[in-house]
Amino acid sequence: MNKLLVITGTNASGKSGLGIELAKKYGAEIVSADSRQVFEGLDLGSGKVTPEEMQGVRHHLLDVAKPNDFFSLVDFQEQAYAAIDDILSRGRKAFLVGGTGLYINAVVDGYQIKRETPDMQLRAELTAKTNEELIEIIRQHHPQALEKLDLNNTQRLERAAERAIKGDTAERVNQPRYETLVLGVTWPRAELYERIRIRLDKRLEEGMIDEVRGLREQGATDEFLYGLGLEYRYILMYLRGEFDSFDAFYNKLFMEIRHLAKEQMTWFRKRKDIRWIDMTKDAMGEAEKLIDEFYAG
RNA sequence: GCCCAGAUAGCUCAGUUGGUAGAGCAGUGGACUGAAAAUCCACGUGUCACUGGUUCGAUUCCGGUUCUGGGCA
Repeated sequence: MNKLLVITGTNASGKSGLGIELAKKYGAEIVSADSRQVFEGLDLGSGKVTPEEMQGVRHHLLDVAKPNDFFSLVDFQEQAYAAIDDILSRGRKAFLVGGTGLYINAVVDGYQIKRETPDMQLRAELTAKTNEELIEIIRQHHPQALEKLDLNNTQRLERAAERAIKGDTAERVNQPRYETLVLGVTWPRAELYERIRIRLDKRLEEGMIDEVRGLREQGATDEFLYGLGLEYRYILMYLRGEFDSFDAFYNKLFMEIRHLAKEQMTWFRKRKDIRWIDMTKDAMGEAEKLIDEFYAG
């Protein structure tokens, strides 16, 4: 089976930089696994690496969608598979690097997802319904689905109702496509939070607020930006004057980014195959040891 | 200096007609298979500022002290 190296971790963990260093050393190309960096123009706010930072290492799955586009897990999986297969067919190594847990799992575990063009008309209808109505729809079409559903989670109910109506009731069986080594980059929490703060300050200085202002001017809708969350959501709100002060905005955003890191850790803890790399120690050396072993085997 | 209002969980505050107290936020843990940076769930004991008094019993009532606001000089 073809081999795929995965490097994951929370935001501000330094995984991108480590990935680039390792890619240079092993002659690899990087496939990004980040749900926001797929969008063109979301640069500072998404923490996307700059062309200079890439140091000549080829990156895939960055800027493959435009603001306001609907980009989903299936799009990601399909394009990631294509990019990885292309890299491997050229005799190079592929490194999947990113912090979006669901995207990582979809590729590493090989989610089998029923492909179907999203029915936006149906989705709009479902969005207008209450949770109770959605539950009733699911009950009529596929009652078993209710067993593992969170009945308070409107987004999940909408998707479940959509699947139920479309008759997509099959159990999901994973089918991994690659042999993988998953590296997880880790920091003591206090140190990570400090890195997040420093990185936030740096990006604000570099013009992150102007980036959002520019996206709006170029037609990115407020709905789109709000739905992205974090930097885009709170800068949008700041620009609309919805915060009492810059400090209130800053503190809220900083807090929400910390929440993301926490949720990412929750996501990663579940993956028992992650080999953790302590970033306060010799991360490069540790990673190289594991990678050498992986590709030798 | 005098008057008034506060002093309760890390923060903002509610409350106990006297039987030692609870929300939001923070924090921590969790869920997640076509929005995932989204969306959702769970977890709240703290000298109720200090000190006397009244009382079977005070964080709650009364006095004093300290501190913080505001007002008057």
